[in-house]
Amino acid sequence: MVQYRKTEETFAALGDPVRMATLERLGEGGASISELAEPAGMSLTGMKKHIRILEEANLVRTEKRGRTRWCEISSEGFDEAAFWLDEFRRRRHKQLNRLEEVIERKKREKRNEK
Amino acid sequence: MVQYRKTEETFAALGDPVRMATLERLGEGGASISELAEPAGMSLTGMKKHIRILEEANLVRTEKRGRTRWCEISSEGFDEAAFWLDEFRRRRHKQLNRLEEVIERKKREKRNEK
DNA sequence: CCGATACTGAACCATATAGTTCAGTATAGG
DNA sequence: CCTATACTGAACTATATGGTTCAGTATCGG
Repeated sequence: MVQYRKTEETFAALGDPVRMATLERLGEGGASISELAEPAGMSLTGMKKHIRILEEANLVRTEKRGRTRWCEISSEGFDEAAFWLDEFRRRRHKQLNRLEEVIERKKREKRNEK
Repeated sequence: MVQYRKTEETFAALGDPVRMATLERLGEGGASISELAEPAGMSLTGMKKHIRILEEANLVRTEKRGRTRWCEISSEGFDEAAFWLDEFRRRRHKQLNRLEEVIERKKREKRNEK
């Protein structure tokens, strides 16, 4: 599954403290690489790498404006990740309900045996 | 935030192909370590490590039954991750609406100037 | 045009991660 | 009790990751 591979990449991108904090910051509004690097106590180059990863995970969208690169949240990645989680939880609940039914049936059968 | 650190760990646990596949498998029902290791083409020890990571992320719960360790899905981690994503998306939509309002106001002001 | 600013890419380094093998330990079954 | 099974832990290896510095390139402001 192509979609599957993508979601895994998105989760991996989310699973880092610097990137998660950066996303929270970008949630407040767009920013340049320098503006993101400074509060993270990190070099420009370092932050650039994180942004690249977030971009490939569709969590951030960027564009060059003059000599600064403008970064902002992209919903896509968030939507994909949320979708996968919701699907998983939905399937699980269905599974659990089916299990419960089976148990109920067994109980009824046991009663009838007596 | 303690909760925050936890969620990041959960995303990191999800962000691996073997672990994601293992979760999908466990979604079908519980399994032993060997049963999980085999289809992943991996040693017992290797799978054990993944299970440990999934366990610490509250995505899997395990218990020892005789000489086999039984693994099954734990909803907690999934719930936490989904909660964080939903919160983030909710905040973002609110932010976008506020932005839209500001733009609308500017437009009105411009019209009044003419 | 000049200097400062903002990024970019390459090269490098240290540590973390994903996997292995090997040598146990504990339980299941005869 | 004996053997096979199922796991566990320690030690090790190779590669990926997160960070750096340094040497560009491109744009901004005067």
